[in-house]
Amino acid sequence: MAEKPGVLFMGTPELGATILRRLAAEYRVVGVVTQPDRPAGRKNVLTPPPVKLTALDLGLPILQVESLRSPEAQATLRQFAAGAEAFIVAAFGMILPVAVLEMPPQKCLNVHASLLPAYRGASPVAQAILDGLPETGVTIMLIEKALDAGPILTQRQVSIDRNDTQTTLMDKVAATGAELLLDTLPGWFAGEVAPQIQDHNRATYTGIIKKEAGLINWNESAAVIERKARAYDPWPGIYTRWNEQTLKLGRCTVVPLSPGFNPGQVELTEEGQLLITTGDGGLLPQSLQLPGKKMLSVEQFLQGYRQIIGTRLG
RNA sequence: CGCGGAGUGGAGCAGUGGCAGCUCGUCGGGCUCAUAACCCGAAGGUCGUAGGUUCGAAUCCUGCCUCCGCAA
Repeated sequence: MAEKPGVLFMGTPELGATILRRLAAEYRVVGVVTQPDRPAGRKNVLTPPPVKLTALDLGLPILQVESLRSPEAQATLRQFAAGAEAFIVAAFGMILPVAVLEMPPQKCLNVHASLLPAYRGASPVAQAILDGLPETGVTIMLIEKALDAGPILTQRQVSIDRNDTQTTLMDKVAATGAELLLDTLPGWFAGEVAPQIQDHNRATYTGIIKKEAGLINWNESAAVIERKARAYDPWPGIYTRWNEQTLKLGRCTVVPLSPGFNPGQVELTEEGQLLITTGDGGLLPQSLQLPGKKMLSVEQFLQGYRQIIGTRLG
């Protein structure tokens, strides 16, 4: 292991933490760069990003930076990165200036959670679920100035299960991404991997998910709403209005329903399920949550809020 | 000190100064060819916790613990 090249890791959320852990098991990680601790949670407690926690656990040197734009920050990074042949970037959440891209002799490699050139950008995993794809994947690529547009080194597919949520799919993608990275690095360092230019004409883009994306439009089809429930887990979730409150829905099931009127109408089925009419098909939520309350199964929810039957949501 | 909601029999909720209640479940019995249906009955709660106010506290005040929504 000692003869393997040193690398610098840059990342922030869970995806980065998973890959860092696997990477550190086989390579000498000279340092970990991540974003600063940020106020988070109910009391705005200063919270370290997952990658930092992993780095601490592994006893690796940590550099937390707000930005890498300034010459001072770049000088600090250059010193911190001493001994690194390559930078490995996974969900760092920050655009790397050209000056940084030019630092490592063996370049900056990025682990991206899609089969590029599809789904460049911030939310590739959620978008793949929203689009109802049977599979997505991971790409190891070289970082260039343009976002997620660099040459591809290797790719690997990840199948999307019907029950996959963003959380579960992200776990799979992270695991596959870590494997692919470890399978790719030896060849890369040996100069045996030829970067392939992306077909930019086929590029698609994904943006940052906004809170409002989770607001249910009952005129949409039940299938689309069900996919949103999985894509927007754990955040922002899907929600509607009932009784002048926000009502969150958990996982859902879709059932055929003759063309409906009154989208948003709530009925009780013979099986004790809540059937909500949509623009196309019926939606059976498996669990519901009111503000300040826990997520409850439909059965439990109905014990306390039976009056929801017959009302109209949204 | 970011804003806010909630902790009540096994589960979900109501009750906001004076006998602790509803729906569901559980147990026993009945009805029925039969049932997750229906009828009758029963068990099960020191009302999160520690103090305070009061003739009297689930209810008002204070501290603490736990859970959750919003914002970030």
